[in-house]
Amino acid sequence: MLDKTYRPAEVEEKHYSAWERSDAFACGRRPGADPYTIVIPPPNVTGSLHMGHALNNTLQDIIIRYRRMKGDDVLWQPGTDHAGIATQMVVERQLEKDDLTRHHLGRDKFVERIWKWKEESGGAIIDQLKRLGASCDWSRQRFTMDEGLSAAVRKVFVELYKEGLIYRDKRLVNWDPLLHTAISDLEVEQREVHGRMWYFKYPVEDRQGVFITVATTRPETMLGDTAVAVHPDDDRYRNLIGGNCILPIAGRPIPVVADEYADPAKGSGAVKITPAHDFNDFEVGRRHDLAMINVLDGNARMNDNAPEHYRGVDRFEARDAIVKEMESLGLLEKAEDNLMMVPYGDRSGVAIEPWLTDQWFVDAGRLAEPAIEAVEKGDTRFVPKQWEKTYFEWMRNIRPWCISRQIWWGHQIPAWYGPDGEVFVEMTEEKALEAAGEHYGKEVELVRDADVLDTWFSSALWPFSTLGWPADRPEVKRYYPTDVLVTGFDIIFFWVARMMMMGLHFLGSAPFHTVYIHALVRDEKGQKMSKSKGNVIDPIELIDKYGADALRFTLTAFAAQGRDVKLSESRVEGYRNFATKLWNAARFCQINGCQLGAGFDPLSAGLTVNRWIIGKLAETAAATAAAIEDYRFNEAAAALYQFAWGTFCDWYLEFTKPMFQGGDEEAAKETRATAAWVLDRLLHLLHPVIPFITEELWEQLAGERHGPLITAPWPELPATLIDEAAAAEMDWVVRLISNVRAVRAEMNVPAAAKIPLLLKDMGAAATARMESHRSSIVTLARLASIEPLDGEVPEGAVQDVLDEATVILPLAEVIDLAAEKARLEKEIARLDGEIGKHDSKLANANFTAKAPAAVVDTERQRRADAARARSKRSEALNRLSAI
RNA sequence: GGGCGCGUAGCUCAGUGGGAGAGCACUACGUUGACAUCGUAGGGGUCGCUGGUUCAAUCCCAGCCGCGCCCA
Repeated sequence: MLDKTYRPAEVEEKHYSAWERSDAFACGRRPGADPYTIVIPPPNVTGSLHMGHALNNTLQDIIIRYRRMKGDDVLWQPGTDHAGIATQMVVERQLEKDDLTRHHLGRDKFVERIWKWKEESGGAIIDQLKRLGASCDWSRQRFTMDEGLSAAVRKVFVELYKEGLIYRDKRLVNWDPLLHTAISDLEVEQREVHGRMWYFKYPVEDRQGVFITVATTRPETMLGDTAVAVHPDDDRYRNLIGGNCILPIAGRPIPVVADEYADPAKGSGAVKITPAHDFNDFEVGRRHDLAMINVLDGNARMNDNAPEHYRGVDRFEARDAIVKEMESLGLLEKAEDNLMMVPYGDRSGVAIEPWLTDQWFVDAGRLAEPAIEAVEKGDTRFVPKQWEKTYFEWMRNIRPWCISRQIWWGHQIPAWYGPDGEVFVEMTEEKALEAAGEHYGKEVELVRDADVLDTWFSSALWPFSTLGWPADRPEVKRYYPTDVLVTGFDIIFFWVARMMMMGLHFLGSAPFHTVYIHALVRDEKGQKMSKSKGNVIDPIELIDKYGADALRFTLTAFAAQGRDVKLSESRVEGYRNFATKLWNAARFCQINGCQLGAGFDPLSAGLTVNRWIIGKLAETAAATAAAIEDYRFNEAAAALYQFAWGTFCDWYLEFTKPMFQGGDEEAAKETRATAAWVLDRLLHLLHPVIPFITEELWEQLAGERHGPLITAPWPELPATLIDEAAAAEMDWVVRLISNVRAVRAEMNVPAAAKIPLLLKDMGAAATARMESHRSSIVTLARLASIEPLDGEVPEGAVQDVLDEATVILPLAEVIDLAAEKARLEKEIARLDGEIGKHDSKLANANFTAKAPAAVVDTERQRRADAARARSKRSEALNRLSAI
């Protein structure tokens, strides 16, 4: 016998390990079936599960469990990425405690240490995904630094290099002066900062007392200025173009150039140009062939290109000192407060320095072309579609992707340099030596490039590297392209775009036919969850408290397309209640001996109430399947919730009560079988969303059955199970009962009081319905009796209307005359309003002429219904007034 | 500045060119042998504003107001 409440903590672990043991998650068990594949967006190996992961993986798990039940050969490919900078930082922080840096250990020892950390404490998030119920094929778990995946990285790098799609170049990159590495544009966040704008006067060469004023927010870079730019149409400066001014402090002459980058309306209209320290200036420098003078070192301190008294000074100290020096030279015109955007490293949190270094780049522009085309042609579609715009926008304006990182943890770049700096890019050192031998005509020593690749470079290969590519593995053929990628919009650029490029280039087809972009999870006030705000809700805590199913159902119910999920604990509590409700419905069935028989045929059910619930179930199954296949997860959740609670529990089980207690054994028998069967199918339908409780109930109600629910087939419930006549009949019963209940509540009839019910002017169908559902109506409406009435309505009776019939409750003793009159008058007023609306519509000749006939008919029908109901109430009111 | 999106019940949000919905919250009643993590009933909204298209607009179009996000 089931307990009174469901206690998730006691069963979740049991079922999860049973699923794992039974290989239920493993792919390849159905060789003849269609493959269905999802690759997990690999979480950082350093990460822990946050709400975004919980939502992301719940949705993937729903799809995967659904496809598995549908009979597909399902592969949900899991794993983690090595998170280069983040992971290196974790271990560096450990070293810090012993006052050590990675340089004390040396590269090999340091990397060894990271591997050790990874083995011991990395990947905690995998266990958390298991708590959530994720049914990944863990036997295939991969890590971006695995040998196979590393081989894929090397192959891709070498091939792209040989095709000219990867190159080495000296360019400005986003330099993180704390982490001492370049980072990609996407790892830089722009922050609004209250800074200052200084106006400096640069003396014009050979023109005593003439100055050109430039405005800057970064005085420390002036030592690297190599020009002053003015707009070509700016009359104020036209006569200076082509001449020089003297860069103060440095005392160097620099040209005044005409360039449209200078905005005449901004500041003085003249702008200093520092090509080695600003992305815009870099472009100006290219156009005018200006010198690039780098004045900062890797720590963002002034270097030897600066005058001696600045060398080694930190950039911010140098800024103050330069402002002071300019002021003492009388060259500071003014300074004002300035609100501006400053780039910060998303990992280090320090201001990023545009810095001129040698780096490796991917020619993303060329790789993007087929990736754009694939989406244009519809080979890959975004759901919701609007995200395609975001994708196109970024892809069409894509910039070279800087892929080298000056850190130690990651895939070391397979490039070797000869004594003269000649580069050899090969899969292995042996191959590089070979190539070098050929090049130089003799054996030489090579030095390997010390840099590693951006983590996203390896993640971009994830949809095929995890399947074994470039090795000749059958899995690549069977499971690539994958089916759908489920992810958040914030990752479109990082990941989706790059996977598209690499998949198309190396395997010739897009890595997935659908990209489902889900919402961001926010807190209940709509704020993004973040540690610094302290509004983070830990999914594991919620699972501990309410169960994984409650969390999953909550996230699913709120996962509407195109809107963020605002999560609060009370919502999870609400869906925990849903689990309890389901549990108790099962308990009721169990108590009443509803045992699933082996050969129950839903088409053979004879009782209307059973035919009705079977039809409702079939509708729910169809709606749920359609919603999941369409990625409308909230609609799937709503359909299931509505059926389970609103139809099955609230009505069907209530209908069964008098039948289980009454005398008709034949009817009770069919109803027991039906209830058991409907509950059983409902557990199937709910399983993808709430796998734990459904598996537990399935086990407890097992009877003769074998095997877990997770691998049971999705119920095929054809539309022939939907009996419209039964639905109409039960709808009448439900409306009658609701009618009586409403009147009772309004008339303050005590809940325990059993009252008689009379029905007047019923048609034949209604009479038959009344007879056949007598016991249900009597029980659920708490009646003493129910009879048709031929004669006069008794004095002091309360009346209501149900289609053609008058519903009469003779409540002479309990009735409050005034209250009843008021109730009727209110109803009449409401109906008058309704009739008026219909009349004015129908009086409009344009409406009757132009609207479809069916719409006009409905309008007439509604008018007639309202008029009939009004006249019945008006009669009742007259009768009451006569007392 | 460019792009995307959102304003519907107290809250969180579905939804649709033809009678405004759900969950939660609220109010009243209720120890009905599955369930108080429950049941029954109820109140509550000119669907942001202004125009336009249409026989008909919460829905389509334009403008405006307010809010959010992304990119410069």
